[in-house]
Amino acid sequence: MTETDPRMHVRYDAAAAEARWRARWKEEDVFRARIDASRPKYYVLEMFPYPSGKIHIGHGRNYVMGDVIARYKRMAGFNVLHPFGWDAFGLPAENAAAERGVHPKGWTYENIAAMKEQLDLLGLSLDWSREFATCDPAYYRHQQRMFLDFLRLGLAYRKESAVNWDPVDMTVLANEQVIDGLGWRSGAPVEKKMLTQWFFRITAFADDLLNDLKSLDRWPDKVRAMQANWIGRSEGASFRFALAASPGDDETVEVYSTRPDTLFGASFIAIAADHPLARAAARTDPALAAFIEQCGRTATTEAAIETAEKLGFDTGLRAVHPFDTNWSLPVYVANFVLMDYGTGAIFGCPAHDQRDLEFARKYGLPVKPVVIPPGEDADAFMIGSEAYTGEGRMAHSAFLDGLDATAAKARAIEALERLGVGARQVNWRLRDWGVSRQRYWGCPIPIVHCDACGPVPVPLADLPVTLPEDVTFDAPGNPLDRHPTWKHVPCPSCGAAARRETDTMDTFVDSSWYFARFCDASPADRPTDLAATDYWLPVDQYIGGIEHAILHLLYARFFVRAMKAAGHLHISEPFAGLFTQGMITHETYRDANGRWLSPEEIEKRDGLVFTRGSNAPVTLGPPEKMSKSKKNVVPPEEIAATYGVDCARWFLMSDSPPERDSEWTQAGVDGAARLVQRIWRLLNDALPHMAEKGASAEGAQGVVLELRRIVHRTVHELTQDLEQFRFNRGVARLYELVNALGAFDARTQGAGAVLREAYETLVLLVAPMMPHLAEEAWALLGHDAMVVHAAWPKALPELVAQDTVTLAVQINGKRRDEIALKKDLAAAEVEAAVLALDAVKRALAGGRPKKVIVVPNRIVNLVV
RNA sequence: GCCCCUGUGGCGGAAUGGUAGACGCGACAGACUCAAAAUCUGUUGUCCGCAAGGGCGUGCUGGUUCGAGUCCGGCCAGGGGCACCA
Repeated sequence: MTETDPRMHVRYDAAAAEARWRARWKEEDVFRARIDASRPKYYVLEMFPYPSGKIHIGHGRNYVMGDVIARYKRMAGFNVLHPFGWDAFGLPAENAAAERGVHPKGWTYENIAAMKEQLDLLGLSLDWSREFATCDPAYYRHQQRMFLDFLRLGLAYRKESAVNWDPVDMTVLANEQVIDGLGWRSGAPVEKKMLTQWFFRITAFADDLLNDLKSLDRWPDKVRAMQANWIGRSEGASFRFALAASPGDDETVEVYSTRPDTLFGASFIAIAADHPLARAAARTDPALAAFIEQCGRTATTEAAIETAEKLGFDTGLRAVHPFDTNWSLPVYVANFVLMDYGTGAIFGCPAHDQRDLEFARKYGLPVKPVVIPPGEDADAFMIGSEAYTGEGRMAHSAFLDGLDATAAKARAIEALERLGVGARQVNWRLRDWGVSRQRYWGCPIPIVHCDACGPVPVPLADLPVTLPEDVTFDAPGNPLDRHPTWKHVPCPSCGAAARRETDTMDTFVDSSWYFARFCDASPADRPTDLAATDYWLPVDQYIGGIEHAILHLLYARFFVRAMKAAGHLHISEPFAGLFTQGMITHETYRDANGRWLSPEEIEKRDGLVFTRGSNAPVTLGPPEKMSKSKKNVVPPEEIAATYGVDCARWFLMSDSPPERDSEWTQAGVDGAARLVQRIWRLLNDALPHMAEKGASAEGAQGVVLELRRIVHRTVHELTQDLEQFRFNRGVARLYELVNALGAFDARTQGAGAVLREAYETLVLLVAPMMPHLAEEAWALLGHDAMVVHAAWPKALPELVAQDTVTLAVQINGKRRDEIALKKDLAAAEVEAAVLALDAVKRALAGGRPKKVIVVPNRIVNLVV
């Protein structure tokens, strides 16, 4: 070691510096947001977490991404709101209670405390003063009030609906608790059971929810497409077939179809297994009853039904064709028709629907083409194993013959209307939102059931209806339901003995309005402070996982509309910008016995993997989502204590496009750690050569000017990258700047002012991603005020613009040479310069090019 | 089955229809060192060639274009979503 090599002395102590700066941010309360009408606001929100226990560094990606945006926007002059809270009701707390005898409340709040401590290490610029958990009565009391508002507005109602019932545990199961049709604890076959439950009328806003997707131009197209499909608007007709004879009260069967134009190609009617007509027919037909029971047992997911064999059962009934009373069709019960959708009955047109075709072939039903592809003869056209779903002319269809599908559809609907048997109808796939859950750890539904008065709202003055704490989880079923006293209350209306509603709300309700409460979490008498929500909402940037693309986001969109109707908000769309980030994966390890091993339990030597400190071989698995069960998790506290959290933040932003999955690797962390030290070292080396703070960098020449250009170009490009969520590209730009600084000799004559500008700019640019290092460096550069209060640098356009450009020279589209020219040169001058090149002369061999394409400042292509 | 997304070096990935492989990781070589670590410098798609240079290259296959990783058609592979969407 020599005294003259300063690199030996400077080493950035991340762990110490980070703790110091976090303490100072906290002390000075710098992240507390306040309404300030004089500044543009910016509301950044990451989807709040369920407090399940501990977080790992994979969770950090989401929060760091939001934090980078929050810190950048703050420096760019925005008044930033960046709050945090807890989605604290839910099933895992009850599972923990049942398995380990801990109370859901205690378990939840302990988890919150542990996770908060871990999150703090990440150096997030959060305003903790607005924190709440959705299980706080101070939060859910307002949710109960809004439930009553919705009830008053007709947006909440009760109806019968099926649940998964475990006949052994005598309890309702969530979908995830049903495994292969069996209850997860009891193993008993799950039954369908009808219960009267509460629903939110989300379908009242179906049109709005679909149409307004167009306005969400800062949402991923993918998410908008998923929501549009989910809402599923279809246009068609609803109409009745008369029954030739009926086993029940119905004399007709009503079907819904989007293709009434193909009605002359109909060959059967199919009804759902739980259609009233099916039930009626089954009363006298035991075989049909058995078939219906069998249908009830098959899984109800779309994928399962779609791939399952299409089965039908002929009821023996006949339905009369509305356009030809001499024509009747068989009525089948089919396992692919759902009672929930449309009318629960369809007509099958095998020639033009693949599923109907397979059904018809199976049961020997006629296949009659009525849409003839262009160029085909109407009488000769036959359907083989593929239904024809394309365009064409109608044939064999009486008054529809010769029309195209659109015209035929309109004409068929007119005819149905004239006959008085049906009408045009818009149908939605979207169904109302069932919010009742037969669970303890959720927001109680504020209703009292009275034998005389029916369901009666709990008076506002009596809210919140709080959960009793003396509950047990040793028996199956809902602890609220079997609590000795809690549910017994007088009717608020007549005073007679009555019972509380013991269902609690779906936890998706809790997460449907928390972002509004964050605007001001203090009012005790109302859900929102309108002055605060008017200022802060909508959320400018919402960040979370793609798994919430449909339900959570759709429910929140419904909820703000309902809240608006109730006077609690003035907006209709909660999230102006949405970003869905990918997961963090990590490779997995298993020992010879197949036991999962954590990253700390293994070591790599010579390209092989062993358990740490031994020669026991380890099987290396592919990178998978970090999860406790596979032990491939990295705790944030470990990174914070060793490399410093800035290093982790940097790595999380650096490797992959943020919307894609990204693998956490030791090599990647090492690379990030090297950069942290490199910046620190370069800064320390350059410091003695820098000009004073505020020195003008104007008038630089030569290599110094070149460096300055790079600095300003980096500002320009990184700013764009951050605006567009291209963190990985921004990181690459910063590496380029650091590389340029590393290659620059700090002793260069007259470089002092540019050096200062360059390093100050670098520090400001890395600040959103590495906020602690930036503070430490900023202080070293002689600043008393913190970087969090500093302004984002501005690029000077004249330094961003290039005055010379390199054009590629192509001959017949192949690159043959390149040429450096002044920017924006006239095409003729460019052509002349290019024609003078040796490579071009050689290629032309004295001739003239047939064509010359000059793309300004880009490329010249000669066609010879 | 339906809807959506993604296929680029050894790896993660760059690239408004205009020089494919920026930047990082890894690897190799060198400098410094007694040695190592750290750091620095250089090389690194592939094939032919001493070199200059050239051929081939973005899952496959057609097409549009002066020019295609990028646009269009048809395949193949991987991933995600799904509540028979009538």
